[in-house]
Amino acid sequence: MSIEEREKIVASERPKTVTLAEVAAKAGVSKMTVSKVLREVGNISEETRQRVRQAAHELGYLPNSLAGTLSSRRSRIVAVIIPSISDIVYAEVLSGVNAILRPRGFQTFIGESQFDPSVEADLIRAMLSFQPAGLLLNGGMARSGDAEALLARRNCPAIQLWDCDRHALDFSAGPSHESAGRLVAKHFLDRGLRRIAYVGAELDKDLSARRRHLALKSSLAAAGIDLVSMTCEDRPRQAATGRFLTEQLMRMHPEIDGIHFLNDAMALGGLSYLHQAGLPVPERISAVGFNGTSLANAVRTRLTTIDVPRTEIGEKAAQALLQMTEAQPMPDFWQARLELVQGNTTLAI
Amino acid sequence: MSIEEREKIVASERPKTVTLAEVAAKAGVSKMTVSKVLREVGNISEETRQRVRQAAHELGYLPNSLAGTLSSRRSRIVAVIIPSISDIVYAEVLSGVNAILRPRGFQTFIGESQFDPSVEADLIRAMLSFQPAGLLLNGGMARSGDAEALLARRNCPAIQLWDCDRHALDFSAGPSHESAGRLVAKHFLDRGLRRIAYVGAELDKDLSARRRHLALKSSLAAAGIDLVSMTCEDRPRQAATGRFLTEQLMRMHPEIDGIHFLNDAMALGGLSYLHQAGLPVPERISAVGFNGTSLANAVRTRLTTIDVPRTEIGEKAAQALLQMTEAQPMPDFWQARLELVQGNTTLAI
DNA sequence: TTGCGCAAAGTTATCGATAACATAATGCTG
DNA sequence: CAGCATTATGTTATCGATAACTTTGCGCAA
Repeated sequence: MSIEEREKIVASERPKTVTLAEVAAKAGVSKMTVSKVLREVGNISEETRQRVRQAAHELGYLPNSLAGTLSSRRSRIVAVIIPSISDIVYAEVLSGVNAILRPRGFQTFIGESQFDPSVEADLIRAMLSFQPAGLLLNGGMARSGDAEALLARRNCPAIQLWDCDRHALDFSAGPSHESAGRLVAKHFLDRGLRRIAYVGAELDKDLSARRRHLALKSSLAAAGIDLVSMTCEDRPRQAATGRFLTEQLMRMHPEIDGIHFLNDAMALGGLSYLHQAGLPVPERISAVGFNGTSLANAVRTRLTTIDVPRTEIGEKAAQALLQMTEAQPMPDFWQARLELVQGNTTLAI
Repeated sequence: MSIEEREKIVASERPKTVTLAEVAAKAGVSKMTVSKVLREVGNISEETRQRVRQAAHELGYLPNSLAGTLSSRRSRIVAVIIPSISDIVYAEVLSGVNAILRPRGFQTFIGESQFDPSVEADLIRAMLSFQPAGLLLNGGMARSGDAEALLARRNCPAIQLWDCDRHALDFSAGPSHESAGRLVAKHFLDRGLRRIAYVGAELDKDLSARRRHLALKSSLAAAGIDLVSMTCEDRPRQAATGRFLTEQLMRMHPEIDGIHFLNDAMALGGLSYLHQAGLPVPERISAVGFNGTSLANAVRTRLTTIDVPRTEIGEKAAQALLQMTEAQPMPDFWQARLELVQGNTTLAI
């Protein structure tokens, strides 16, 4: 591009936009005919179609979707709000959503709530103002009163992602975090471990993680075991925090022989401390993560973890949305199957 | 929410939308007055403001941004197209973009091109049809003719992300991939390594990675060293591919004593093979990744890598966009500084 | 020939807001 | 108290499309 062209564009002397009316004038027909040809609806003669397409192409016509949506009252925008884009877990759910929606001509609006209910409410408001065809929300967070009020007034389907324990909205797609907690408890108990700890962060915000934690705790309690919990609310759910909390944990409770971490990243942080402290894994102490991210397979470590089909969750949610849009009958939820993947951080039995 | 309410919403007997006109009627003023009050422009008496706000609140008024944008011709949508959402690298750039744009009332449209120029062109078309205030594109890909044509007709600023070597569009924010390649070459040479290899994938699509590769190759050539390249184009740029290619590499070229990987994930895969094959790192063979993702710090491994300030790239790009929107004078690009982070996969000197 | 049915186009109203201009009420100056 | 700026509000046209209906023309059966 030449400097002059760039200047022109930057200086907002932009190429003027071509409208339907101009295409119509060029093709010698009415706006409506052009609209019908380009949307491929109605009866238009082959000859006219050709002329219109030719004119549209020559002018470089690009439809204005805002006008189209406003007028037809049918939107192809889908709003998605996740806690964090750069957390691979939610990003993969998002990829699944996109994989289904994009090929059908839908655009996704992405919002990042940072696990903050008031940010989430703001995002819901902003997104609803674009009249989306649907709203996908993360299920694992508390919802503010504002958000509830907005949702009550919505006029599109809303779907809950990531959590299937508590059905809310029109559909839920995700795992049962309670059963995840139970799976881990069973895994530890099967291996004869009885000094179990949980390491996590930001549990005040992440209801799904809290549910896993509680299920683990109560499953162990049923076996007469008291879960030791080492959590904090003001540090991120990342490796460094896992390392820090594990160090604290082992200082205060050196007898611990099994740890469940909030996620794989924290588990790797914890393992890094255990390795440095000379505590052999899994002989002396076992570790279990959550998510089954690519992190789980490190250089020498294959973390025992619970694999969650993240992309599939996104796909199912998107498919459900499409079905609701077509007013098809459908169930209330889709429960993702969980799989405990045996690595080398717990004993194989 | 009661079952009846849910039924009502699902069955598309949705709560009717409240418009400006209804708020105006309720407050006993004209639409225009309501519009001015809610946008906080013009001179409206305090008393009227109160009445209008009260009415809007009671009716649960939510503006229709589509109508607003169409009418004012000023959009608050920013379109972003990245190769992959679930690749943490681009996701973090995106987070940076959002961090700047969201607080200023902009919404981001996200597209995933999968490194495919024709998908990218489709996305550009779809996004431009929403009359965005700006367009952010990944710089490290080939661009199709269609895409070029669309970009030439755009009437918003367009910014290139992630690559600063070749200036295109109105602004570029990213690192110089050439200097990254040179940095790695120097790192190897400083350590007396002379049997160097490169391991990567999908180089046909990723121009930035290609540029790093070429810079490494030519820097080494200048020192009289011939770079061995082990790449493939049909496997993903992930750990498993890194492992596979490293195995091939070491079979064909057992003399290799230093490997640069396309990214950190592939490096970890390669390290996992080297460890299994009993080749000590860094004594026998050195490894350098690229990106400086959290992956780089594994349990026992701290990967030597080049840290790229990903979030900052997104922030700078978004700031540049805002400046262009306000027609402020500005430079053509922002070059991200790169830092080679010494880990324990190359010798410290 | 009448008139019905269908294909192929066009007309009008509308979607929900904002820009730009117009008007009415108020205050202040000389 | 005229004259004019200022404040407060309303009117009209418009953004770029689509829905719903109307019109025109033609073929063909009764």
